[in-house]
Amino acid sequence: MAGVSRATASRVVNDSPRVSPEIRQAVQAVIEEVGYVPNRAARSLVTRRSDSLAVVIAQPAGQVFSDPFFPRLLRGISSTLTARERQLILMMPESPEDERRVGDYLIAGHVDGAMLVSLHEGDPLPARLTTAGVPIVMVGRPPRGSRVSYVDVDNRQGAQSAVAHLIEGGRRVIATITGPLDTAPGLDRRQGYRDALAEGGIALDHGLEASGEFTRDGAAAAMMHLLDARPDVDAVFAASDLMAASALAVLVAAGRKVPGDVAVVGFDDMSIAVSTTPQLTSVRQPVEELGHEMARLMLEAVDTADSVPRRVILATELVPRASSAGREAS
Amino acid sequence: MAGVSRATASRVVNDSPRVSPEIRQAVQAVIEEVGYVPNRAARSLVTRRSDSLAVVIAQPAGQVFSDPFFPRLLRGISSTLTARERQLILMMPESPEDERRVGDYLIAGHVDGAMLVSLHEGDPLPARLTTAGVPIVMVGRPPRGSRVSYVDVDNRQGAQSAVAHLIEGGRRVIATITGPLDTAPGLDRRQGYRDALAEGGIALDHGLEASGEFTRDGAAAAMMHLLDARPDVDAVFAASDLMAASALAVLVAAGRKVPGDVAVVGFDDMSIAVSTTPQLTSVRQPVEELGHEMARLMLEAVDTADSVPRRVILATELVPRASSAGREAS
DNA sequence: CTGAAGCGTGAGAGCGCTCTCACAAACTAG
DNA sequence: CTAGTTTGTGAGAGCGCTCTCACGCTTCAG
Repeated sequence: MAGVSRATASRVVNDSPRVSPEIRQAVQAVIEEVGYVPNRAARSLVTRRSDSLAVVIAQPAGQVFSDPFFPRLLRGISSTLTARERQLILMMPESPEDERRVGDYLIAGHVDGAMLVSLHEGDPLPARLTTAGVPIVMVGRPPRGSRVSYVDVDNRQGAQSAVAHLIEGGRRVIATITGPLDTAPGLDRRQGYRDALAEGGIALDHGLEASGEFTRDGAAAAMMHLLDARPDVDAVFAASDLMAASALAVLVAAGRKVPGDVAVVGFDDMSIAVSTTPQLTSVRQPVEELGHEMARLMLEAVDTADSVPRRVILATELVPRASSAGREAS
Repeated sequence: MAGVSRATASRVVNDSPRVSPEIRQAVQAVIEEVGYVPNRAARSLVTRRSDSLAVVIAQPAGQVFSDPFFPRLLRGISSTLTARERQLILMMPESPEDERRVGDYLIAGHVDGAMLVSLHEGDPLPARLTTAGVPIVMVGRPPRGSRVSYVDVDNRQGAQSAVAHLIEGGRRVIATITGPLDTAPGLDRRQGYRDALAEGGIALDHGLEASGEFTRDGAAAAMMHLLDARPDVDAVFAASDLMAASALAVLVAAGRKVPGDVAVVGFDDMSIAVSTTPQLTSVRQPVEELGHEMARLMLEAVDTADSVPRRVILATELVPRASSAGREAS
């Protein structure tokens, strides 16, 4: 229609520099006029790229679903991908068999890369994909020794700032309810707790560390145990808001005033943090940002075809609320 | 490799009946052996179908993100789509401009159909897509008069059962904190409240209806207003758990015992319902099922190329908890 | 003035698949 | 035994695009 060959039209569509300005403009005018949109399938067929990236969300328990982490992460990923004109293909395997099929699918070359979210420990998927040459990016620190790109929040620093905040508030007998210690966040957040104590000149007391397994019931049991073993406790740092809320309920039931007698701090800053009384001080994660970074790393890996693993660690932010008001303030 | 033509190999791959059993087996053996996987792009190019369906989640405020509704819905959609070997393409426009681009994309024929979630009132997208011949399925009752397929939960019946439960528990002065009355759930849930009163032989009293706008603050204001205007209120049905939790906090702050003096019931059965004290009675929605049905309707529309709008209404389930224990029980 | 180099363009192949059509072989009916 | 029908298979076109290569034109050094 513009009086040029298909080759030249293609050059215009793909922003090739080898087109004279007049012709480019003429072609673009026609494109605008007829509402031409390139056919993805045909393009993929010849370029051997799909321009689509998979996001795999493997849900271990389903319990982790209690917070809008995934929507926010997806939103972050989506916005970056959209800006670069890439498709987001979502896959949510529900069984080991599903997951095997997802692996087959990804290896079959239907996508240019895969972003892996919330895999179980020891999942074979990352290794399978890497071996097959499919670029991957994960979220959350992977097991030691795996050479993969990932993004994560600085769990250690986040926990450290939370506990430092408690110390600043005049607390001295600070307990922690940890997550499972075979997970990176569980470990890192405990380490942050220990860091803060060390910096604050408070001796570490293993009797003040109890595992809550990231569950409501686990945290309740841990809190009861702590109250029993260390009735002089004056602050609790829980490795998640869910656990903090549960601990808070136990404290109140035991007749402790919060934050008067005991201060409580959580982690994640999920919605539950503002639905307790008093509202929970917590550590906020930049979830959308996490998604942006995942997508950014992914595109980088795909576009440059370089497979050097990279990692991006994002800082957290302490959000002080009533549950940890300082001694002076109460 | 199997000594047959490409045409015959294609027949085997696509389960055409016109292949002799021996040849079929021979071809399948080779497929297995070499791990052959059809190239989607090439197939799409000739079939003119992409075998992928879009899910568009347009987030009006972002506030609705406070609950894992989307992950659960996506999971439902995903599982049905996966079982039918279709791709799920997720699109999350963040601005009106994004949304226009999403529309362009969908109309360009890159997908076989689109599932629309959480659009703002009066969004032009459904009409645009329908006009362009792109099959769509929505979730939640669309504005009157629109001829689109959709799935929804039975908000009216859900609310009705919640309020009937309050009446059964011996409550007589039952207030409601409604959602925005320009939305279908807001209207339907209020209607269910009225239905239950009528059935229970309790006169409707507009003074007992207050709007909470589906927000924490709105509900708090509404509850305070209700307490002020009708101090004899002995039960509150809130059109969402968030609002119920907020109302509960206001009631407790005002010195009312829950459920002793006032019973509270919410809607949605989101995680906040079990994190309040006492825990909230609520109306549970079958969210995954909603996703399944959306995907099912979508595939039906695509595969049969019939454009008769269909709707699927799913029943809800009342989940009784402490906040609405009957008078006798307390 | 000549030949090499650079630039913008077109011709044409081919990406991997499905699908129509033709055809031979195997039936069936009269 | 013939003619018609059914059945399984292959030949070959073509889906819409990109990309290589060749070509003619301009520019510029020698």
